[in-house]
Amino acid sequence: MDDGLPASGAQDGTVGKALDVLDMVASKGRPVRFTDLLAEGRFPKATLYRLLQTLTNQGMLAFDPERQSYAPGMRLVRLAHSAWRQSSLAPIARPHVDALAAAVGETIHLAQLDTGQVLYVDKRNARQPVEMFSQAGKVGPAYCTGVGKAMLAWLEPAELASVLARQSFHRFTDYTLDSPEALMAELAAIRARGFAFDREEHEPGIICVALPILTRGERVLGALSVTSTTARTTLTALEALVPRIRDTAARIAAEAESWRFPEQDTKGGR
Amino acid sequence: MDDGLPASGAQDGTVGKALDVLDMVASKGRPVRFTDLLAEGRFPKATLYRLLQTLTNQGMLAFDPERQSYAPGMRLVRLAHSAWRQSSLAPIARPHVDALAAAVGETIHLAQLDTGQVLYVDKRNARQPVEMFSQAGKVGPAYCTGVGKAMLAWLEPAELASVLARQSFHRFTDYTLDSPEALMAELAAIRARGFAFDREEHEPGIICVALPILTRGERVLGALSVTSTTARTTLTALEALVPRIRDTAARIAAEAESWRFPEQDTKGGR
DNA sequence: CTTTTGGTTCCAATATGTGAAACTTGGTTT
DNA sequence: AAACCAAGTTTCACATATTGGAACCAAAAG
Repeated sequence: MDDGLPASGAQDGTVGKALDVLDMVASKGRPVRFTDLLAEGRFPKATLYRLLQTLTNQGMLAFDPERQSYAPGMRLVRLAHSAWRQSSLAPIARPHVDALAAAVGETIHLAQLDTGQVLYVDKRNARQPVEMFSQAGKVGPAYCTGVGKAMLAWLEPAELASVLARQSFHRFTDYTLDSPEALMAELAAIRARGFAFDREEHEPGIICVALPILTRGERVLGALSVTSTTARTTLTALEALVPRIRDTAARIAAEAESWRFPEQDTKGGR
Repeated sequence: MDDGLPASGAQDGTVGKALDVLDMVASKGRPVRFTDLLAEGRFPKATLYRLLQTLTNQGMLAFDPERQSYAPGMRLVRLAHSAWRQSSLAPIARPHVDALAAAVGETIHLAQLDTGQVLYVDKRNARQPVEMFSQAGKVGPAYCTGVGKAMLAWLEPAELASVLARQSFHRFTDYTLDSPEALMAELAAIRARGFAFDREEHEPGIICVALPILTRGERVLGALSVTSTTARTTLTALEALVPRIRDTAARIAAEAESWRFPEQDTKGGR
């Protein structure tokens, strides 16, 4: 529930501001009144008002006249459907994730990195039917989740630095790595080892193994994790699953590459 | 696969144009190159170029430098997650839909009306695991689906007129109602009967029963349908499920109302 | 009845967005 | 190679949309 997104950064033009407002509305997890947004102090009254109006009659926001409040609009859901299908790994990965889920019988997460945060794009629950969208689209911290660390570990130094700067290093549990230095050391270990653990760093009792999904050129596409609880299993037991997960990750990567770059073999560099 | 969204309508300011571009990119189901968009003729070169840049570095679009193409960006997925949780019926309806799915063992759809189109916000497959997001967020025609007609039938005249104007009346099958008049007659019948059928109007072999989800004041919140095939069942058999579906719809409506308007009883009118 | 709170509209100043045309860039053709 | 495209990028004078302080209005509170 703790969030704290550290502002978006540069804002280009009116469009940038409008999207900023959209984020403001979305990030409060509930319908917001005009005043709530105004109180944020990011925009003057009239400006905010106009932006809200524009977004509303574009369907990006929904205005509830009874409660006089704004909420993210359904047009976003429509657009996101396209985004998910086209830009995420999920559609490509699905069959492989299914197979993995069937094989290991534990909760699987498929994630990508977005703006320095972990974005879950697909999920399989242990036994019960999939939890849909309510899980896909969710974001989480990168520095204290298995998938997050797995991706960070293979980032290029420049990219890593920029991502690192965005981490809040909030101490969720006693095991949370709460400094860039601690994280850097951990990332080196992960890179050496080839996979990441989550040792109850985000939620007490929750542990996982995670592997990055890498292109042949070692560019990070996403990450895959198997999650369980300390009550049910141990890190050592989870580690036994690594080969299976690695295989799945490799298949996904291969397919993603051949799907996005139909032919490209003779070309050398990145 | 046939689509044909009849343009968005009024475009307010730069933001409107930017969102238009976003739609253009999203509506092609694949990565698009600059020229493809330019060919659409909606915007002059330089303008389109700038809009694309803005959207891209806002994360609303993703640019693939290798293929030189644009696709909807992951920021949309993040935003849509909020939208789905806050503005859709799905989170409220979930337990009820689950129960219904367990009871009837057929495919269930939960839909809402958006811009004159049916927007599926949740789905349960008959037995096999849910088909995820690839279904939630999908849009379909209103005039030839069970959920669509169920919602249209309870719309206020003014609203109905505006929705009607947006229908393409494409003839998907021999049974598709392909004129406003035919549809109006059908809607009257549906209103009288209390529920809607889909008699293979959208896809051959696919039939369903659908009921609207209405507030106490008969305002349309969404619709719920049970779908099957002519091979497996008949309309008459589906009709037997109506009481069960009606009950589910009522529960969802009740919860939606009490959730969105915590207390409000003495107030008279709409 | 006055005041406050929350929301909407005005309007002149100006920052922003516009788009025709000129310019690169990288790949073809002659 | 030189000449030629086509696709993508940048420029720049001009127009327009955006800005935000302040005035305004409505409904609730005092």
